[in-house]
Amino acid sequence: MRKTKQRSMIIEELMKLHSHPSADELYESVRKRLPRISLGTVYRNLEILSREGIIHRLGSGGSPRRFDGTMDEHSHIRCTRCGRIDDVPSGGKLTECDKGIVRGTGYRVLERRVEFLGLCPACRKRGARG
Amino acid sequence: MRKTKQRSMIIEELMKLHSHPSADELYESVRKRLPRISLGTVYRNLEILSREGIIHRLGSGGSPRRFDGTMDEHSHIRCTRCGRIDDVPSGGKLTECDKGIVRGTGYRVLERRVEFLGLCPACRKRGARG
DNA sequence: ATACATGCAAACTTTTTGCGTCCCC
DNA sequence: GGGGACGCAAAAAGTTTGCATGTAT
Repeated sequence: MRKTKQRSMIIEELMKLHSHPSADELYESVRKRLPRISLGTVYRNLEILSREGIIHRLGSGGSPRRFDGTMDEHSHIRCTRCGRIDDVPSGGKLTECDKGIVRGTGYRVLERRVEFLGLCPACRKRGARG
Repeated sequence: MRKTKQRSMIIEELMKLHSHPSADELYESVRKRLPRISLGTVYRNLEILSREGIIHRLGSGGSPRRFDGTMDEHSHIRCTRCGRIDDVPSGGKLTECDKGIVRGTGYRVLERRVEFLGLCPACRKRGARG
């Protein structure tokens, strides 16, 4: 991965901003210091950087949003390679430990969602890389 | 909320499908039994049903995807009303309990992500509704 | 009867991509 | 010098919305 002015600036701004910005918000922010940067470059870099584990992309991976017909208490497990999503029992109930973690945020916490990430059986068989 | 053929069918198919389908996949599935249903209706209903707590929308709430510049172990807490996202310390490490939960899925689990949902301080002040 | 829901299509938003040029290694 | 990265702009993908009509209550 090559070190460019744009890439460095994107990382720098994202580290500085604690607002968990969207691609577009980050673009506007970087643009103040690098007016000729393009939105495409921001997207391309966010993609690369999250693939390399340098930044986090929030929310469940795949592009189209997904839905789940049951409100049973359960978590999800998602394959980082192929995007497959499965159910895992348990997860939603707030433990005493969670309450401790969350205390001090000022939020009224109603729910906890857990998502596990990893490789699904099929992708495991296909080896660690590609 | 009125009970219509389309709405019932959407719920029914979503309950039956365990693939956590996207809106479009669900549309294709429902269309086999209700050929004249429109994609717009599917979207409208998914919106209503998840707002009413009948189904779950996976992934972090807001429409544009958000990013986080740090890979430190931490969780997120999101306001279900205004969409604000804050950091919460701790969260990512896989506990023994998690390992138990995940055993049997066949996945190689690399990471755990936790997202708390609730009302942020500002929204709490503005009351439970509106 | 009437308010809510639908179908259709257009508009909008967000993300990806092709292409020619640039510049980091 | 060469291959990855960039800017630009167009296209694709996903979602929302206005409007006329249909229908559950």
